[in-house]
Amino acid sequence: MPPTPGRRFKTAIYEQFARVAKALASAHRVELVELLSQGPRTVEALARLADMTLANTSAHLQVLRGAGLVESTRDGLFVTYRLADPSVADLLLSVRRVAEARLAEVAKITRDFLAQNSQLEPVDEAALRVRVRKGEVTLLDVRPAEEFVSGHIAGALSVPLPELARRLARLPKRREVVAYCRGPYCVLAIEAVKQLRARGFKAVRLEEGVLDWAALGLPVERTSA
Amino acid sequence: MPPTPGRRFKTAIYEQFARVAKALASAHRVELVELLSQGPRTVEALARLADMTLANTSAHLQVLRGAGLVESTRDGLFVTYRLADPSVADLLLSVRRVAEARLAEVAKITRDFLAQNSQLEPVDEAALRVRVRKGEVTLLDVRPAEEFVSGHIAGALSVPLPELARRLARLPKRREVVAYCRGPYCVLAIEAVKQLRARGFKAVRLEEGVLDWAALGLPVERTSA
DNA sequence: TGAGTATTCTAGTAGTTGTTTGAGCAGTAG
DNA sequence: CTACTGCTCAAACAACTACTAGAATACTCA
Repeated sequence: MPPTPGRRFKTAIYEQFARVAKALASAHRVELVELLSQGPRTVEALARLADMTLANTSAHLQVLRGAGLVESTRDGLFVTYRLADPSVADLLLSVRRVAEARLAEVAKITRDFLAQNSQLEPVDEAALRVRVRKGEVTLLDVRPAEEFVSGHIAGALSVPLPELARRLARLPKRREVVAYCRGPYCVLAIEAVKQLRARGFKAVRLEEGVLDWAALGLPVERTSA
Repeated sequence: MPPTPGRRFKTAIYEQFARVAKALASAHRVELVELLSQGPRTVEALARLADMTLANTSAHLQVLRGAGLVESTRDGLFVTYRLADPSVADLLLSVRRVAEARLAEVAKITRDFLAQNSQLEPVDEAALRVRVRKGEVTLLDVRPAEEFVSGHIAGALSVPLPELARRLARLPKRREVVAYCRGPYCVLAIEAVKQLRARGFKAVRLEEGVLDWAALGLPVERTSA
């Protein structure tokens, strides 16, 4: 191996890049980052949401912290983790785009799952914004309330999935309902649409989550209910 | 571990994402992707440019192909690899941004190296475009000619580094020279500026490479010399 | 056809990663 | 102080990854 000029420097830099990519090179860590991109969480909450043991979750979070993707602070008894930088959410989107563009498996898995749940209508974002503003459509954010607080699509109403049944009565029956959650691979909105339709609502699912919405440069709000 | 609704589906999707990230989880593969983002290359060329053995390069390229990041075609005796999709170049940029935002080491390595080569003036892109158009500045692309052909900054002149010495005589001495290469971590332009200054030119380095330039929405040309 | 070149495959070794288990530490409440 | 909760650490194992050297394959050209 005859060393080329600048080799030392190049290798050092590429190693740093690889370190970042390596942090996302495990399904569990991808899931943790996705959860954290919806808002800060304690270790315990993350372990529960991702169906992992506590110790394992903690270990993975430390790998992520080592690569600089997340930060943690201690709040009394709890340790809260959050994304270290908005660029991390962008990175996750980039990974998703490559996966979607290139991996036939992603398409297949999604198709199989959604076919089972018969849910395929796409929603046109431009039209949606106009209709939300005009009040022709009810836009539901069915994620947990905390995620809504830390950022939601402008004009959306927070109705966490577990509360949907109770709050159905107060929704206007004539207006079409559009439900969204964390993004194209999140199942909350799918379940919500199922329930709404069962009760006679006209309901569809918006594939995009808040991250996609923001990446498209569309209006996102914080804190309000 | 009590399985949560949709767990099967989630795990399947996150595994696909992780597969993409894993492909970039090695310094060698990052370097290969970076080289390929400048244009298609044969296995031999990649091995030489990255200072790797042929067999090892081939093995890494197959990992990349398995993850869907690159494609290969056989041209007679040679096998040419190329990026499978423009989203792959975006992914590399995202990784770089996270690394820059979060890893102190990247900053330090860059600083150390550039300090040694005393080269720190930043170039204002907006001003640069105007000055290139007015002919106040000579913009040099010092990468190999093939990379120039497969995409370069509008208005640039192709002068591969090895030919610079020979072509110095024909460059206008009064006009300031701006040199660029593959991006902030590429060393070709640094070397070019060094040579130019030694011969009495006023020369600076543009940190951005063609990828950055395109990502900023600035004009990129193909094929012409 | 055979010689020659570019690439891939195979086998083997050294090192790294993910997971579980149980112990340990930090902070809170009584 | 003690008991408790939330998290991290250490050890140990199986599974996986990177690399090298040499053999095998896939072409081209004379």
